[in-house]
Amino acid sequence: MSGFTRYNKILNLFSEQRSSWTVLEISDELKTPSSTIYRIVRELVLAEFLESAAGAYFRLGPAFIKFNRIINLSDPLVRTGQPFLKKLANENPIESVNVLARLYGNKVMCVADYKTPFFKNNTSYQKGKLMPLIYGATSRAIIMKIVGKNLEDLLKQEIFYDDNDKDTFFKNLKNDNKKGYCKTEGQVDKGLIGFAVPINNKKLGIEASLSSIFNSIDFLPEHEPIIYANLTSYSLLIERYINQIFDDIQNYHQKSS
Amino acid sequence: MSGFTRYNKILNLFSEQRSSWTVLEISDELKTPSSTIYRIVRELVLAEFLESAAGAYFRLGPAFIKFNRIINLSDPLVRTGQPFLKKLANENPIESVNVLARLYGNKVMCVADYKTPFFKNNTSYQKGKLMPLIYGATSRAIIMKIVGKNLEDLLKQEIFYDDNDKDTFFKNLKNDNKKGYCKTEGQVDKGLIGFAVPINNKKLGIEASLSSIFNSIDFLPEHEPIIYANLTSYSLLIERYINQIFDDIQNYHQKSS
DNA sequence: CATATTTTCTTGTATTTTGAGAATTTTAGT
DNA sequence: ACTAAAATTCTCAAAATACAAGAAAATATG
Repeated sequence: MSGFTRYNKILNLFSEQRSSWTVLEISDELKTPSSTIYRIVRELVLAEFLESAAGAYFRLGPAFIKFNRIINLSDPLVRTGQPFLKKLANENPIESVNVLARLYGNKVMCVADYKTPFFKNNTSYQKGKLMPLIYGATSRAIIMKIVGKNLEDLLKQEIFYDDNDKDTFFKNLKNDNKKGYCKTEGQVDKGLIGFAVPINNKKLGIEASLSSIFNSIDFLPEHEPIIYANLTSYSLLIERYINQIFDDIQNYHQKSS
Repeated sequence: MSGFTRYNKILNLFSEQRSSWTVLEISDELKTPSSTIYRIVRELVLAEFLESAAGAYFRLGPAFIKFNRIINLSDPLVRTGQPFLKKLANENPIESVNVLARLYGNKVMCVADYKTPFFKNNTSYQKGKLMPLIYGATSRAIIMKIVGKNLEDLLKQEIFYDDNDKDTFFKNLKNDNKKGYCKTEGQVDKGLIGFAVPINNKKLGIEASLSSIFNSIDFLPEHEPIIYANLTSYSLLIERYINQIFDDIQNYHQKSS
């Protein structure tokens, strides 16, 4: 264990399910002497990446809140897309969850969301949550724009039920890519139906998607054209604004140099 | 530069004002050879603490969004206090921003906020933002519960205008502590008036405050009793719930061992 | 106040990091 | 597609530091 890994391994122990650890527990889990863990944890506490809680327990520290805020204020995707989510939600014909998601390693992560006030279900799509790569429209709208070796690398670790399953997946991917949007039902959460379109910006390295998720019960076939029209127009808007931001950044850097 | 410091120094360059850096810029800023920075940045990118953006620039990565979410779901203060902020806001007689803040090193950080829909001003109080230690009711409600050497250490780096200024500060602190709440006007943002009460839990190591901030124009003296009543009752509620969580954690750990 | 637990400290040794420059890859302009 | 510039990775020996084991100190607990 060397370099950043030694810090990252410890930080990654902290999860939704288990948000506090003692040094001894960490030491057990990572099979590393406790004197070493004490030293590393002390460093992380000093940098506010961890903080000590009651009874020798440690939990994630406020540095993450601070940096998260900076991302919200400056990340071009979040900054641009966030304000449009509410508008999109209001134009949808039924109650919805609306999500901006992007590629994160070989998972998909929601980076902004807006739920209409009376949406009944709890979706898995919440800001910061990692989602599976091969299920759900949100994810598929992202990967359908990736091709060749990049796609291969990305899917390398995914396990399909059988070859037939795999073929179907790739066929759907191709079809959706032709159509320009995705629709899936119940792949991530039972009782929910999702629609998604891709958002891309090659220069800024953005591989993302915009999606609206509904309760299957509320959904009627006649809603579909409106949903697609909304998603498509907002995704174009967001892409255009992101380009704008890119130009601004360029200008800024040119001026300052 | 050794240990976690070398990573932290780089991460801390990324700010609201300047959210993307090239390796060469970092190398200049930290007076460290670029080959070294390249290696460190590569590690941080691998761990998703940074990500590469357009034109050789790097920005903060999605790891912060992920960990921030875990904190939101598990931090006892955020988890407990968040839902009460909206209720508090609705019971206030005028439009308000309501804030949960806590000590973060020798600054104060807002960890949760709720603004009523028609509040006009933009407060400095946003989730994740670091606030000055000696200005504003929000901060004072926190430090007024800290005593002796701890207080000294905390204020060591603060610079007062003159001795008179310093005396006034400590006198106010003492007074507020007696009353159990703070009120300041225009110390952080012009045109805003803030009220705050402390929230503490020694066992969980929580030193925090709950505050309501209003536009001075909206505020009338007869609102004051209601504001204090609300703040006081909600702070007690939050403290009680946090205690509850503490017991739950205790039980959980006892069961699993 | 005594005991158990948590945390820091000490040490020689093993491992990792470092930085300068060369080598390679990527990018952007023609 | 070619070329020049820029960005990134690689190499290696010297320097720095992280490591583990246990002792010592500090802190919590009953």
